[in-house]
Amino acid sequence: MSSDTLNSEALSQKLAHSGLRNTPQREVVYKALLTRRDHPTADEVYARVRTDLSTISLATVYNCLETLVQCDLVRAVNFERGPTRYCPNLAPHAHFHDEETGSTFDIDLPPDLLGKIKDVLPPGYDADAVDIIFRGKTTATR
Amino acid sequence: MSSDTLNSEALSQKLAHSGLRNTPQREVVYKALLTRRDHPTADEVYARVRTDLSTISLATVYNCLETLVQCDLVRAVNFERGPTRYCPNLAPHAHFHDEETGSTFDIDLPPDLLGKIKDVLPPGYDADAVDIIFRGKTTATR
DNA sequence: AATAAGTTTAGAATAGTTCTAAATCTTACT
DNA sequence: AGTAAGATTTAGAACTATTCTAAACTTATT
Ligand SMILES: [Mn+2]
Ligand SMILES: [Mn+2]
Ligand SMILES: [Zn+2]
Ligand SMILES: [Zn+2]
Repeated sequence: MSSDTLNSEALSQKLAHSGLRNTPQREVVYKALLTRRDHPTADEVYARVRTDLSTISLATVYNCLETLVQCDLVRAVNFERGPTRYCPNLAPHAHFHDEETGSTFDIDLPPDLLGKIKDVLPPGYDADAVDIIFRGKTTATR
Repeated sequence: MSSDTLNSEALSQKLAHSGLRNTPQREVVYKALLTRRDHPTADEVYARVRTDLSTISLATVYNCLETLVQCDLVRAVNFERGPTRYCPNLAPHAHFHDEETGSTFDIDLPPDLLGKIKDVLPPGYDADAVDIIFRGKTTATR
């Protein structure tokens, strides 16, 4: 069984769990995110999926992305003014934004650190999620 | 000497340091941020300063906020799609966003924690700043 | 006072996103 | 298979937040 089929089944299952159908549009949008995990904008996703499904509309790309976010298959990322970016990495991770190139990288977070971070919250603050964004530059040795 | 005068002088100094002048518009905008530290949007700042300076324009509010950010007197905060919010708290702090009420609170960060967080960065990643956003709800006991 | 530079202003323009309503597709039922 | 109901897609209009433009105003310098 191909990896495409696996993703497709996982997608169908998650959609079904929310009472939604799988569609060619939802598939190509999700596949676009999985193929290049560079946190593309809706416009960038639109440009990429048009290769596979030339008739898809930008509105549909927005609809599909929103659907994937609702199904917890994708995270919407906003760390600066400008278009929302989309990330299919569901593991706990931070984002590193390179201010020089504009690119964004995933940084894995050790499980214990999230606990330590949540410990700074005074009583009465109950956090469901923590977003961590580093800003800076990356150097050659990486 | 009043606290207003103090803020005003600090503002003038910081502006001068960047080769900029102080103006009534820049003063009221900065004062609005200091007076209610609830991370207002440009529109909200505009509504508040109109009491003091009824002739100010929205474009000027945007200009002044941008100027204050450039002078490192104010931080622009973006953690979700929607208007940029502004924060005059220069101490290292995280933001807690209450998803139910929409309000945002400052959470002080112990100095050592920032170090621990930056330690997760692999070699080659050089972070100037770290933004931390908690999302959740606040309860009565706070 | 004249000039230059910095600042403010109203309104036009732009970017990103959401809305609307019609068309198309899928599913369930006869 | 034929039909109705519901879900989804689509193009384009509408909307929101922000930036741009160019003229008016203010302040500092000669
Ligand atoms: Mn950037
Ligand atoms: Mn919110
Ligand atoms: Zn990511
Ligand atoms: Zn703050």
